[in-house]
Amino acid sequence: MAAALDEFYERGFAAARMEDIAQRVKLSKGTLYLYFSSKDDLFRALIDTYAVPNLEQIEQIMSNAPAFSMALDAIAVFAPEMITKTHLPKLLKVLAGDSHNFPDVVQSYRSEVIDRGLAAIAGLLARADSDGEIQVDDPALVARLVIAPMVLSLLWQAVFDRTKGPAVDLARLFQLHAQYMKRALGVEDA
Amino acid sequence: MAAALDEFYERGFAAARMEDIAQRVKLSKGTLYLYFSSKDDLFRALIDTYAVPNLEQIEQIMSNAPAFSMALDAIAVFAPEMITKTHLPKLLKVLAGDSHNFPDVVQSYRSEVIDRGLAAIAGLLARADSDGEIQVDDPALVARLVIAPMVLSLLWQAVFDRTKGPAVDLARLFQLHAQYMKRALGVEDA
DNA sequence: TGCAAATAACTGACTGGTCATTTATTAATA
DNA sequence: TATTAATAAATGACCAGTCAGTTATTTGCA
Repeated sequence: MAAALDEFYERGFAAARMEDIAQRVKLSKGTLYLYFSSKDDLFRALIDTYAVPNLEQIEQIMSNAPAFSMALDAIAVFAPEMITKTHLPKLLKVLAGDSHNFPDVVQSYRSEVIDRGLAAIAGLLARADSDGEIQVDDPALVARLVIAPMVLSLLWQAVFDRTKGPAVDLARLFQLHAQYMKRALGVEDA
Repeated sequence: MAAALDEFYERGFAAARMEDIAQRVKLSKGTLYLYFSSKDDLFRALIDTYAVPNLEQIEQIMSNAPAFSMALDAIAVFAPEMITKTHLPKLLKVLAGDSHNFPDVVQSYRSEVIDRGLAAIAGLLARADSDGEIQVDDPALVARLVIAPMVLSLLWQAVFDRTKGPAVDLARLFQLHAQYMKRALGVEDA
């Protein structure tokens, strides 16, 4: 399935060839059909497999953080890892690029991963607000501002990875983001 | 070309059919080939046509703003427009989705549109810093934080447009973003 | 103006190649 | 041997790109 993700990532769903995916794992095309009934099926299995773990990591961080500023710091640490070391950028690109061919997959990805992730962050924000740590009017909106640099970096990684141009220091970017969010939300020692 | 953009947006480059693109403008496939020598050619023409105007608008706003906080307010006004009313979300999706099939197009889009746009923002930030309006250590990084919510919203619009789920109040999102950035950067009346 | 050449714009059937998927054969293993 | 795993060889749908021929528009000229 990692082979399929790479192939879809590099060519897009329509242009990716089943034979090439099979070749990547030293199998023949026919064998691939013993495990996945169709190209569509493979695509769906792929998204299902890689989607859920991402969410769990975020929910972990959000639920373990004793204070919102801690959660921001935690994000600043794991975001660069996630962007440079995991399959997530590829997954995002594939999902986005072929979203219109798989409306049901996109719908479920949104409701089961994205919306839940945003809800986890919004929940933490609301809690921090009632604890008096920060001051937030609309947690749902702020949650989007929190994840925005992550989405930007994921997309950047997926699309501009191979292009020439100034590289970005992701660690500093997310440290800065955490710092700015704290200041904006009125965390004391920011 | 708008027809082609729609078709590529809805199906992806590989799956889009030249005949369908032609049909959208009530022409036959053959006629389309009188104007564009190939599917590739059409794609490239498309990106070229729609890419440049986007940049110009951003550079306008950045160069006309007398202070950084004004620029943020201006962004808060035009960003929702740009996201819901222009071709930009579609363009982003198409470009991202098929980026690996057109590395040269992506490279030039990056260097001629994205990097220049970021540089314009970074320049404004640096100026505001030396004017004493704000305090910025690394304008290039902060520029990314400034555009992050725009990228998030563009992608969201392009990918989740048709899905069911809570809608976002873009106007408020960007007002909030402007407010938070001002606070984070130390603008006085924020 | 009226009419014919000339040119421009357009059409849709056709070709060649490319895969997704299926079917027939062969190896491996218990 | 029987069952499972794997392969290799069809099959057929699909579509980019071509081109011989048609239709619409413009130009030249009486």
